[in-house]
Amino acid sequence: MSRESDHRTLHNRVLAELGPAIAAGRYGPDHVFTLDGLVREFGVSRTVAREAVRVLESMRLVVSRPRTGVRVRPRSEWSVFDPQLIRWRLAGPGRLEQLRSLNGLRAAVEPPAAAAAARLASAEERAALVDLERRMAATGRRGDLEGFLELDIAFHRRILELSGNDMFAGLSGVVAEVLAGRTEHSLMPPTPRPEALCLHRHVASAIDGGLPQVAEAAMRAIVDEVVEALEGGGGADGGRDLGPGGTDPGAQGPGGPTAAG
Amino acid sequence: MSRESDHRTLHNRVLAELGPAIAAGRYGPDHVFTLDGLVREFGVSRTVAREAVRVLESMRLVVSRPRTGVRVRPRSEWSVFDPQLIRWRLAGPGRLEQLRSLNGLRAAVEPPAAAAAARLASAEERAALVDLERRMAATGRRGDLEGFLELDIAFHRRILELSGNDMFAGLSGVVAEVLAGRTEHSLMPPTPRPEALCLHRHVASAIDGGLPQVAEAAMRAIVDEVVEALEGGGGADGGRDLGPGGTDPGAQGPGGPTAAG
DNA sequence: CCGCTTCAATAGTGTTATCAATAGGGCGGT
DNA sequence: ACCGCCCTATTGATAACACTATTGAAGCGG
Repeated sequence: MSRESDHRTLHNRVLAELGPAIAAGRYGPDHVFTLDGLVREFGVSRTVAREAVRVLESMRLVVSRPRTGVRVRPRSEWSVFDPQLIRWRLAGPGRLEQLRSLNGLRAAVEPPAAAAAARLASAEERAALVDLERRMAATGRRGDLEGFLELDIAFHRRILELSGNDMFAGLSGVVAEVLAGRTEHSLMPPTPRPEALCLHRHVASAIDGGLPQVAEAAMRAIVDEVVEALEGGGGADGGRDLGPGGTDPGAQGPGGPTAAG
Repeated sequence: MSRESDHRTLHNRVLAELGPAIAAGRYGPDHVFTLDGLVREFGVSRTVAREAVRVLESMRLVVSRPRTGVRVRPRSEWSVFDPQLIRWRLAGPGRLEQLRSLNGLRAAVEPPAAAAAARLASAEERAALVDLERRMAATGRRGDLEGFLELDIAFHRRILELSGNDMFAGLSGVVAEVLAGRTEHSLMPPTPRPEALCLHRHVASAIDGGLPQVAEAAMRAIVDEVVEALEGGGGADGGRDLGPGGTDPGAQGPGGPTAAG
């Protein structure tokens, strides 16, 4: 599912090892690499190593200075919105923490985005959104989780795009990553909850009807549900999937896999 | 004030020309550069040109492929959260549009961040925040705009940091950019409005008192005021392009420079 | 004994030359 | 008209070298 960054070029392959390692905190902060060390470790030319460092530098993961070498910066200075860095963190031990942060961001942004969409979307766009929601609900009820995920992502992305705010739209990739990550790690019930589907329909029809406040409230309900599932359900983490007492999908107590993003 | 990105290295100097040009839409989308073209145009070696391209590629401004060259991607695919790209856009003709987007983002994020800070901050952190606010207000009343700006930035940054959310904290640089950009372009009144100062005090004391909802509401009042000033007052823009029907900066109707975000 | 200056070792920075690999477009065949 | 092959433009990668900034320590003087 999650397409890893082009392993076609060599410097990207170096990045694919170095980036996650740094993002996971295996080196840091103030750990120092030397270019020659990277050259030897990865068996690549100096040029390639330098290109990789340039990219890491542009994400503010490292600084490169003469005589000093390539120094890892403290986490607080990283460009945490860089999609690549987000993916690296989602792939590593910081996954749960990263998911929490991202959901907090979603909770903040998506409701206002839905409100803005309700104000700005054109007639065709509203119709298309409603149609999208319908297909999503149908797919969900059919139990086609993969298809549902795809449409769910499309739904949220479309709303962010319709908000008319570049920055909101720029988060659509992040949202996709979160949603995909959730199903990928079995945090989803086998079939989306009817309540969640219902809320999505409310969002769609509120935007269709030009009701910003309703759209905002409905979207807030959706994202808050997810946040609660993640915060309350507790860090069922450790490794990759549900932790101690991984609840049987059938018996969903309070905090079981519940949301449908 | 706005520290330009290290012009120490050569590839950064290339970036400093190429990046803003692309961000401004001077080449766009599907425009194709050739590496040799860049080498000739900037008088640098192939290595340096490639490093610059690598960075642009990591921001998703371009894709580089054999035989094809370096192709500019459509704006919708850019990493709009990249701090460097934000600065480039703020420096160019898209400045007003960019400011609007960023303010929308602030309006979405800062209130929840304030709420979270009210829940999570430690006793010392609360005290420090209150103190910070006091100094800010004093500086503002004294009419020291530059000092006020600095403390205002520090105030908002601190709250984002105290939210306990990496992503929120990651926006502090962006917020700083917006606030700095505002005074830099004379969108600020000569002395901060008392109402704005009062709201800041409310935020600080609500966080200090552990009242998330109050903190959220007060912060919302602050950012909404700014948003209204920007949307309503229209771009009293010192830059190159006001939109069609750009209002005369002298005649500040409802929504002249008013806020103190 | 402390502090300033000087110097040299040590990285990254930048250049050039050269070869390999890829992919787009044209050419020819069917 | 369509398909597939080949040609070549352009990026990808390597190597070897000269340049430069930084820093830490030696040396000098107060």
